[in-house]
Amino acid sequence: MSDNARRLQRARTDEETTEEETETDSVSELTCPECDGSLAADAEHGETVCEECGLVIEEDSIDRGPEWRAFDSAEKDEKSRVGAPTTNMMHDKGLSTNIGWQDKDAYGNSLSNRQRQKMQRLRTWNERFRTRDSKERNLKQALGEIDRMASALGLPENVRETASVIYRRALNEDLLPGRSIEGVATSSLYAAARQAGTPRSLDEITQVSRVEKDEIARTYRYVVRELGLEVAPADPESYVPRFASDLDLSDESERRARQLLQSAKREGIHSGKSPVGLAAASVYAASLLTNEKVTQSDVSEVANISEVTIRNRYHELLEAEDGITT
DNA sequence: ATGGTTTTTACTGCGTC
DNA sequence: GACGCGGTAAAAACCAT
Repeated sequence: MSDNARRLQRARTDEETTEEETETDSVSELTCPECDGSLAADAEHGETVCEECGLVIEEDSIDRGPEWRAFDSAEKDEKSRVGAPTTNMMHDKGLSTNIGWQDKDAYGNSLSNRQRQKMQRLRTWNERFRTRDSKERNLKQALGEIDRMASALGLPENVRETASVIYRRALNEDLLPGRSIEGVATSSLYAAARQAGTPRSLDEITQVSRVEKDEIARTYRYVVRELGLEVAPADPESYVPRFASDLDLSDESERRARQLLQSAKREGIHSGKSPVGLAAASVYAASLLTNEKVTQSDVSEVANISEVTIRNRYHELLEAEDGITT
């Protein structure tokens, strides 16, 4: 959202300044097509959702605003700048020099023989410096790997960025020796996906990685510990939208599923249980409540969880729900 | 390595279409 | 009889110590 839009928004809501001042910003005067609730941008998950019914209007939204804050116009000019954004997804952040291969000068004229030889030498050296040590080459390979897996899993750009950053840190802290590049790259992606609130289960990750599950888990724990990464336990709710859409369930069911999970949280049912199982159970239970038939085996399939677990969890979920309403 | 907890596997019985 | 569902016991996996 641009600064102007934000100011307009502020001005519009000035009268009723008591409007909720939460961490989510109102997007606009647009309302939810389902229930006319107001929409809110959830920057953390990159989603635009309805506050009333939880309908996700837009996923993977992009913040195109500046990453800095300016407190007056002078400062704004000061900080404003142009140029391609640097990206952690290129091994040198796209900042290195590249010497063109054509022996032409800036006007397109051919170079003299002498100049040509000089440029050739420069190219050689530049290339040597650019991918100088093993670290750089290492990084190049790992980032390619991260990119490949991320697209296979349908993870958005920001997750790849985060994964790249994590990998870079691991590299700088000398965590790599004794561990495979692939393993660390996979772990970085796993951690990044979880941090971004779009978690993928270890099983899903394993399917696209070239590394064994055990090694990923081991490396992941190691990386998290060494880097002091803060990865909260996966929130069951973050699995719900994916499961619901895989099963072609209505938004209504999805909303019910979220509700169930929230009451479960209040009752403290969820601690210690696998988040995926909880999410799967909530989706199943919601489908019952809204009379949209999905079988337990259907859910267990898309969630990669056993039917027994779904049964156990969904009983608990319903009990928790009852406990609250009564 | 160990013990406690959770999940999975395998199997059985019940009701419905 | 096939299917969906519920329950159980034992095995396997997981986790902290």
